[in-house]
Amino acid sequence: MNEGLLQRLHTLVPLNPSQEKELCKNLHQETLPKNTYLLEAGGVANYIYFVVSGVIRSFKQVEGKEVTTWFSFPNHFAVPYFSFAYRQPSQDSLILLHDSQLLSISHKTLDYLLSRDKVWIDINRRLLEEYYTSLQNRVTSFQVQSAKERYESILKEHPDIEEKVSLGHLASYLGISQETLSRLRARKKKKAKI
Amino acid sequence: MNEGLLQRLHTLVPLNPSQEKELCKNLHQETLPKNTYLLEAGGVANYIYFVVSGVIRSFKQVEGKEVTTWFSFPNHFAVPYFSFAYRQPSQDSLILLHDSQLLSISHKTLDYLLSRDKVWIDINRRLLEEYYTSLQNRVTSFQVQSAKERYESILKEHPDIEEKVSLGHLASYLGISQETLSRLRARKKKKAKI
DNA sequence: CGCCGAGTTGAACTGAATCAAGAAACGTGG
DNA sequence: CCACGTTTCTTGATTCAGTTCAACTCGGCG
Repeated sequence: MNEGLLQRLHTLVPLNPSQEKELCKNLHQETLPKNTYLLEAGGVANYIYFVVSGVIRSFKQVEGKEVTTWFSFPNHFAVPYFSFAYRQPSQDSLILLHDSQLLSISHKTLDYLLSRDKVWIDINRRLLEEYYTSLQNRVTSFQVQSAKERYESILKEHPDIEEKVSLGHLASYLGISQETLSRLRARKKKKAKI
Repeated sequence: MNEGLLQRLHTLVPLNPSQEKELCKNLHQETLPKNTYLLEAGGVANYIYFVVSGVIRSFKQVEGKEVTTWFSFPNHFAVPYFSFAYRQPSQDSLILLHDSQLLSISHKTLDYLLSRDKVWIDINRRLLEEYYTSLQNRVTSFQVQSAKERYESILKEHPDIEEKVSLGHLASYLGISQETLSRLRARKKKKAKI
């Protein structure tokens, strides 16, 4: 159950067995149904979530419309980072797109871990670095790529995204209309047949 | 000379006079001509820059073309954050768009300050938070706004950007073609006359 | 003077949005 | 298990925003 998480952390920073044990002792495991809100905009994020199975969607309201800001797939985290770290109201809401198994760690618990072992500080940093970098890449993708290219890039990264995420949510993440994404998808299928 | 910087820092975290003195003692002041490279892509960022006057442009190469990632105007910082903090090669280059007065602080010096007073850690965090948030807003702007709206937003934030930044650089920052930006600008002027 | 980079403008084209209608998939209650 | 409404997806027709290509202007500078 915790293996995915430990593996993921190892890609960031090496952990010794006692650190792993310490972490696992403090993890909270939960299985929640589709459409559960993990956080509502305006509230303060009290947990970091690690997705074992399922998908988390992060979104916010802009000009009355929902805009998808992020998807968290298995073996990745969902962290409204600054709300969690600095106890501020979150812009984003988090909701489950499927029944999901999650590991979570509360702000209080993480504080405790941070005070006992500096390795958690490093992990924290590395995670922040990863998300910062992917935000930068996302900006660049809007600067230089067309809708079609952005769509193809995300398919490359997450070949199974179509089955997990609805058309409308993906379109809003990519910054294009639902109809355009549907047509891109159709063209893609046609090409595949030839 | 250092007032702008101190004011800016006060918006992040309150500083007492001795902290201010400590900082000023360690600042390096320099006046550099237009087109000076502060950092070339692939190198490690050794300095944080604070712009007193002038403009810094950050850009990277994507598919053979230059893409502008950031402008740093007076009273703001230019920090290739992760390159500076974790001593990694930078994706971005930094170049001066005008003769500029800069304040800089080296990685070594900042380490020294950090070790002596926790307030610099807080400032560091708050800065990171600001840049992270503005990156998020930038992504959202691409998701929901048209070229025209993005152009108007940046004009609102930096009314004098047209005089400081060339058309091509601004267009690449906004993710639109130079011709389109020129037309937007022309339409805007016409409207202003009526 | 003539060149060069930066900006403008026009015309044709194209990618993507919008509007509108219908098809498919899905959940819920009878 | 089917009938229903609801949401999700597809498809077409039209419009529009933005790109591309190309020619031209303007100001600065050797």
